[in-house]
Amino acid sequence: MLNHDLELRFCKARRGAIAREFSHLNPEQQKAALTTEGPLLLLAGAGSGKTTVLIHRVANLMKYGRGSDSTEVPEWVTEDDLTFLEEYVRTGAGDKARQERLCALDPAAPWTILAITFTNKAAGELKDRLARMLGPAANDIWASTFHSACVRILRRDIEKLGFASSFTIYDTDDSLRVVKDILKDLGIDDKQFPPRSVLGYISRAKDAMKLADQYLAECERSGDFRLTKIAKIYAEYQRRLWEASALDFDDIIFHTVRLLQQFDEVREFYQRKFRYVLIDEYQDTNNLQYLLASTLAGGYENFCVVGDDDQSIYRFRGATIENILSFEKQYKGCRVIRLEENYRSTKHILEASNAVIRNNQGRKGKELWTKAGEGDKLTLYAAMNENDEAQYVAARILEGYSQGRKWKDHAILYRMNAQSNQIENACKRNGIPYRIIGGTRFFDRAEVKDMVAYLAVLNNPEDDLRLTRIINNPPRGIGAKTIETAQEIARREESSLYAVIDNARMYPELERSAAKLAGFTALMGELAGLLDELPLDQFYEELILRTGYATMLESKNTVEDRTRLENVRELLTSIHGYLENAGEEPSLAGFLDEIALYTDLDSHDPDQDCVVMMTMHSAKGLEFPVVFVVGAEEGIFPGIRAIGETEEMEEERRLCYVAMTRAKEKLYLTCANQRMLFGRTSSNRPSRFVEEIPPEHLERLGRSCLPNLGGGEEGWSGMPSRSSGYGGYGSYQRPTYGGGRSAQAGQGGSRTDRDPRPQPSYGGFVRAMSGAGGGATGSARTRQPLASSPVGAGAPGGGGSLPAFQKGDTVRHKAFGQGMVLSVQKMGGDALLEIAFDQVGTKRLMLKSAAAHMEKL
DNA sequence: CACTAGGGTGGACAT
DNA sequence: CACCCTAGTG
Repeated sequence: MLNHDLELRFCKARRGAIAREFSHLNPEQQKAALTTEGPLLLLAGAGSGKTTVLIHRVANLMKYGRGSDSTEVPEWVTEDDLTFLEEYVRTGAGDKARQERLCALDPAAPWTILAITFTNKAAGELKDRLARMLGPAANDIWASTFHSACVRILRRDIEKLGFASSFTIYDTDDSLRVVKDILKDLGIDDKQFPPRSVLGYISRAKDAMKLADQYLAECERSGDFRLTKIAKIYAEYQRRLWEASALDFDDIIFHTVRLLQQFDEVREFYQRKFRYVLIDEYQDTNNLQYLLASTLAGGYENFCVVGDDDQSIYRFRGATIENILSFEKQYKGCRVIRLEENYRSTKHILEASNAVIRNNQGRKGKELWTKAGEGDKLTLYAAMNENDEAQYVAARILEGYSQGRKWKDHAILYRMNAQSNQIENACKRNGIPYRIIGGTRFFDRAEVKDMVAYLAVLNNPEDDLRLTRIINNPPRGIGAKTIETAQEIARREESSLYAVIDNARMYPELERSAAKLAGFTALMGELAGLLDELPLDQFYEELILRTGYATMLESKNTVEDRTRLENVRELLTSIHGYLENAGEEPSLAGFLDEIALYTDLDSHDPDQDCVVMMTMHSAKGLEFPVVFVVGAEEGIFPGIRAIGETEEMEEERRLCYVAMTRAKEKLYLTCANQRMLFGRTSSNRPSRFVEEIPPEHLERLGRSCLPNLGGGEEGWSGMPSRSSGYGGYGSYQRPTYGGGRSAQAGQGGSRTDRDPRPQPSYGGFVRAMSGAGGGATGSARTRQPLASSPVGAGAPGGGGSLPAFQKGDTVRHKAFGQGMVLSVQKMGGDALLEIAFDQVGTKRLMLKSAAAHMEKL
């Protein structure tokens, strides 16, 4: 028992002793790790070691509980203990076990800690790092995304809200489909009410916690015709989801919040359970997510949020900066800690980024600083067109590679997925191994969605949407008319579509198709039987066969259908991945949950040596030594929609800030004088963001500013520029599902569009890449450069020996005719040839790709 | 009534 | 490029 003064001294010493364990952190980081009680706002700038802090904070909670942040002193503490601890703080010497015993005050059990992130990948990373630091106990920490945490809560208790606990999750495409169907059924013009925008209204209504009828009432009161119509669509949308036992992404959180608000026992259960609640990327939360988090934290109010207002880039999704800007108001007396030292980037990069973001109003205001050196200036390359731009990026990567960098040290960031195509082609041409993250996801492919739809209907027969997707796919002679009549009956009888077609003979209207419908339900019944008997993977193989899906694809036997079949089979890999990772009892429902919430980014495997291409949005939270930000033009970035809209513009600027601060050592920005996108050519000025970078940090380069070097009018583009279509979100192939949270699982299977087999390669790296990990689980979207096949032909032996072309050689090219080699310039494992053709003028070609079409005379 | 082929059109960012 | 709608045939 100590007196008051001694108690104070004890607390100080206890904190000091604990702090010793975190002495490798800077003072602010330490403070963040040691502040455990009450609401805490952690403003963490880009690259300020935020994740490290989070991990140490959790470690502290589990080891010392409230020890570092409490004025409470256990009764059994003696003066001798105090002396010991003060001595320990001074010297770090002494009985470690005694120190730990003295410092610990209610250590937190792992399952009382809830840490929420935005992506599965971030959650997985958090778990991995915690497991490394804390051992297996870390597995019991609830580290997950908003959505998976909610699904977990809902599966337990959603029946209280009237939903079946086997509910289905609809993705954005599914939601869109439902809205389109509604517009059609209600005879509403989809030009006046674009489905996407309607979904936006619905989403915002849910974010404001408004149920359909309430929203409708409000809209009617306002007298706004348009809004009233939208509200009616919302009501119908919700009705259909209800009928189908389906939840969309917003519902997952919306219903969880409702559940917690309406049922005291559920809320109290979780409020008692979670002693500590942490939210990462707080600037990206919307109102619902805020409500959810603050409700869950409502028991102990040990609510720690981490974020950076300058990195808020999901306003379009309902994220509100207000959440972070007003956290202090909502939690009176909350503590605020700022992390402003950047450990990631060089001075040039950091100061340029600061200069850009400084143009935004309405920020909390912070300046990152670094002890790092100046580094290289940023480079702006003004290209002639998108091909020139892509070629420039490829050339810089080859240069970097030849100077000893890894491919994976390079990242290419763009505003829209559609921009990836030209860059992709340039990588193919130059033999650069690359990987595209995002874009058309594996689970978005039609054939994969079809198979998932079968599984979904088996899991939940009320899922009308998925049912209509597969009922006549493969064709079974059940047409639109039959489905429509059956749907009318279902509505009339207030039963599900499946129930109607299952009893088709009872309805005279369906008499003609009854036999066909019975055939379908017999198939489904048979499959449902198999599902009980077989393990999931074997069942799936049966599914492919018995539905006739495989036969359908095989019979057509076109290239596309072969790839489709591959994709259908590839889903089996995902199932295996799930079976291996699913802890307790794997189930169809569990598998469907996991893939519904799975994103492409989650499969990004940093160990694979590939250049990474992705949108700036996807890049958040990642870092790379060399970063290319392409398409830095007015109208592209900032996008056309943002020009003239202050708020939108600020969001674009924050996006720019995020993109720039991904770079550790070298940052390139590129723009093109002319660009073809979606088949149209446009001419844009360089982005205003580039102009906001002070000249002392920026070096400007550009062919358009230099004398005409090559002579060729089209810049460097030796390749016919329309060879493979522009728009499009990437014709792409076989990504796979890496399986759950183990980001380190061996990922390998890399394939090309045309040929699913591993291709012969000219350099060791591609082979190494495709062979890594046995290709068992496969990586999301690894591609081998297509160039490998032509080069294989052109370079006998396939090794490093390049076909020999020298300055002065006369050559004949299949497309360009006869010409003379003007120069040969080595670049990475390739070389750039400058050739003066008799007919078409001077062209620059990459040796490896040109070799296949060219012979020496 | 089911199915296929052909033409027109409209496209961010993502859980 | 992927979608939706239309026209025409089995």
